[in-house]
Amino acid sequence: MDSREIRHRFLDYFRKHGHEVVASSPLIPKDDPSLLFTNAGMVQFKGLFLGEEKRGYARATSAQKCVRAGGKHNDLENVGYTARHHTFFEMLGNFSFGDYFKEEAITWAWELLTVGYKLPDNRLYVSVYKDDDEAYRIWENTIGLPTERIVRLGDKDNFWAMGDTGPCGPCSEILIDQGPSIGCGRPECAPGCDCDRYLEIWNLVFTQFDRASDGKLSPLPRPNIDTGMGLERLAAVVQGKTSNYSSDIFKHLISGIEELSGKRYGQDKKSDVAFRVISDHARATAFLIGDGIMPSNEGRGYVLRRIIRRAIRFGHVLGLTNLFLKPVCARVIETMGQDYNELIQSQGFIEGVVENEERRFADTLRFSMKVLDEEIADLKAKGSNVIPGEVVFKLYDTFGLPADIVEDIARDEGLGVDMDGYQDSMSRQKSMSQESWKGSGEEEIPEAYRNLISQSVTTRFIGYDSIVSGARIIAVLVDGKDSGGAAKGAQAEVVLDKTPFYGEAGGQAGDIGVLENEHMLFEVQSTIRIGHGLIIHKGLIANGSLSAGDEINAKVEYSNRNATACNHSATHLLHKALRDVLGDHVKQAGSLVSPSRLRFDFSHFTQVAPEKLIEVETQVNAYIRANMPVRTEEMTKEDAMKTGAMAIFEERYGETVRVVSIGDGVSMELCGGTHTGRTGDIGLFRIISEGAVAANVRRIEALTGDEALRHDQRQERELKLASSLLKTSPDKVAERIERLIAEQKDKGKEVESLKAKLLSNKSDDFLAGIREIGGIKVLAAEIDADSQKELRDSADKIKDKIGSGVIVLGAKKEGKAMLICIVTKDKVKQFQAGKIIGRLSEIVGGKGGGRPDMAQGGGAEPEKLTAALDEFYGLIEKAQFEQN
RNA sequence: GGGGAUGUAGCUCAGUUGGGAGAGCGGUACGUUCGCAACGUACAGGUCGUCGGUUCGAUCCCGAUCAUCUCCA
Repeated sequence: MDSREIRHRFLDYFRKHGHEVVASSPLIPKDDPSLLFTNAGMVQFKGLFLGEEKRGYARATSAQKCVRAGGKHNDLENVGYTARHHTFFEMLGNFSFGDYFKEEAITWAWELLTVGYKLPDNRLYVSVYKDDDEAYRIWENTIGLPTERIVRLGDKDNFWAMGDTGPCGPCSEILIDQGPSIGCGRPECAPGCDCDRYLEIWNLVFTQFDRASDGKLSPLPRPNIDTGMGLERLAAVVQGKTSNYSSDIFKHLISGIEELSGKRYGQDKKSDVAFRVISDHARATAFLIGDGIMPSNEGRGYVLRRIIRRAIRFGHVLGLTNLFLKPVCARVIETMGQDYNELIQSQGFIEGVVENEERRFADTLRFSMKVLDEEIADLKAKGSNVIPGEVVFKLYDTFGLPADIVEDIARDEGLGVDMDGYQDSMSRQKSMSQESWKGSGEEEIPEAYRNLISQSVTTRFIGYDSIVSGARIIAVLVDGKDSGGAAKGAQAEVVLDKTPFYGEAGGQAGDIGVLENEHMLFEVQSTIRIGHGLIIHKGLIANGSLSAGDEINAKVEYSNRNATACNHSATHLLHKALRDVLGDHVKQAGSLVSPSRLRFDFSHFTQVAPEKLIEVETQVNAYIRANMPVRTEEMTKEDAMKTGAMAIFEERYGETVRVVSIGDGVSMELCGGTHTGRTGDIGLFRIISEGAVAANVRRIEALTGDEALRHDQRQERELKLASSLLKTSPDKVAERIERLIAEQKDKGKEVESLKAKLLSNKSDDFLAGIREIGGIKVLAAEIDADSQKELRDSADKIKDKIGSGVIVLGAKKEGKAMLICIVTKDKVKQFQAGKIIGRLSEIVGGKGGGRPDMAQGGGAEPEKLTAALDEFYGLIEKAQFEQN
């Protein structure tokens, strides 16, 4: 029975028992920022277990793709060395949300294993929680399992909890005895032993308690069932293999690696590890990228990068040095694509990303190996034969060279490696990172608002349909305190029973406007949202006074709201156009919508080429001109998912969601913001910038409507101004400037050569001023020069003419004096330019220095330059005198 | 979120008590050659990431900033 059949049989079995077959959710958990990856079948049902969410079914079954790497369940370092560990795997499961309980769960599991998969029932064992007599009795009486094959285990093995508090309960595991030849071989070996002989294949969790923060357990009124069985493990067992990697799931992958490397699986222990690592990691890689995760240096992307790099490292063991992971991933897609269509859809993209990352890692290795070579050369020079832990750590930490590669190379060089020191440095870095984490707390909600929330006060938002409404004041806050009321001139925060004002949320800026009645006028400067349902109007009391209980009229400023709406609808169109042009991997990573502009962050792995950017802009404008209707609709979350609406971020549990759709399926997004009626209202869309915000995240800023038009007009005015200055037409400005730059460069060169000519003429004049002191030609002179470079060139010219001697030149510039001294090579034994310039610079109030044959200096007192130049002759004479 | 590294010619990179910006490859021209390859000669190509500070003077020291790499969380 192959793994596809096993998966199919599982889902089919539970469908027949009234379960809804639910598709696997993506590897990025949508509702759970605390979780790095989906790591179990129950993740997508968490809301149902917690009772926070309702769906149209009470029992479900799924084959869920999972990743365990990084975070709490970190299997990464074990993968390859065992028969069971994976970073990527599929979890088969059946779930009951307050419906059936232990009796059915156990009976069905047993029947499916023994009848459906024909596992020999005499080799099956079960474990139950030590206090769970109910489960024990079901196994013993209903199933008729001999008591010697039922074991009771403690909290560690058979009690399950989602977190420190919340739903939890005992569980029961079904194990299979693989025979004494497998595992530890100790006589006392029994179910619960860490070895592989009694292999756990299915875990049935009975969620029947709720744990309070004091640790007390109280029974849940409607207990749940949550089971999980790894497909890879089951396939191995059903197929009579003792390793997951020997099942049909990995066969095609491993044979692919055999073809690439020319080595055989099962011939050599060390290479076998590599075979397993590569085949496992290729699966994780393909699926993670397929779900929109990009290799990066933080968070989920960082875990992906580590997986890819680990695979590449193990590729080296097999002698695979370049671009082998891409074809292996292609095989993953080939074998899994029929069950996971997303792989096929983004095949090109997945392969591109893998290739990109393989190249990048090769670069990293090349560079870091060079650093390692230098370190080794240093060590050998010092006569040491151990690479210190700090060095190994630095290589890894800074240059990304993994420690095991360092070990390999050290071995070849006959050097030891201080791995303990390496671990020390590593743990130091870890504790440092953790320290720094503490500082960031959550945003405090002011006490006055917490009080309101606890009284379950909420503001009803009615601004989707109207922008003007009567309302009653519920609370007035001044300086964060509930004041009951306030008068003219006060900065206050006002809470209403209902409001047309949109509170800042989901990246959309809040509304502005006024609250008024015949007694007062309150200018709303910003509107924010606190907690789930409180809308706060912040502003200034311009006239009169207000207090809780007052009836007022709330008026949103239309032009501001409208401009924001245009930007928001345009954001949806931009999102769509980016996906059209760049591909489906584009996902929103953040968004800001204000009346003046919009900012959109999205996942993408390279710079967006200028012509692509134009294509995107053109596409958005085409959508605008199509003047499609923008509709909003409230529906259940489930229905929304069915329509294929794009869910963005900070999705909360809830019965209903709001779906904003544009045109006939052009764009559909879950969104709580305000939008225009038709796309044509946006008018014009212009992208004004594109750039990076983080690895693999790009940012586009754009304008719409009036702002876009004003922007264009401003640009045109500048261009016209420029063209009139250049005396040419706007479309020839660039050409004209190019020519001007070229001309200017030529002129610059001409000036240079003219100066040089002038200089050689002038230097003849200077030659007249040369004195001979003690048979040495010396010259001190002031010249016109704008820079040290000019001064130097002049001195060089003179040096060439006199052949041998000492020259000092000085110049004044912008209140400063510059000096240079050149001593020809044959005289450096007698005179050091550095010393001379040091002495002369002091006179002009500064310092100087340089090499023996050339030195520069200067000072802030140019009026003393002449005195300094005179001093030079004195210095030479004195030196001559001393030498004689 | 915290730490480390890098940014110099089209590419790969050198460049220390702060004092004339370099090499190799590539490019152009010329030469040797039947031709290719190869070699020789000459030349072009630089806001030393950006901005600020210290200094008589900054590729170099200090600060900020941007980009890239990398580790930890």
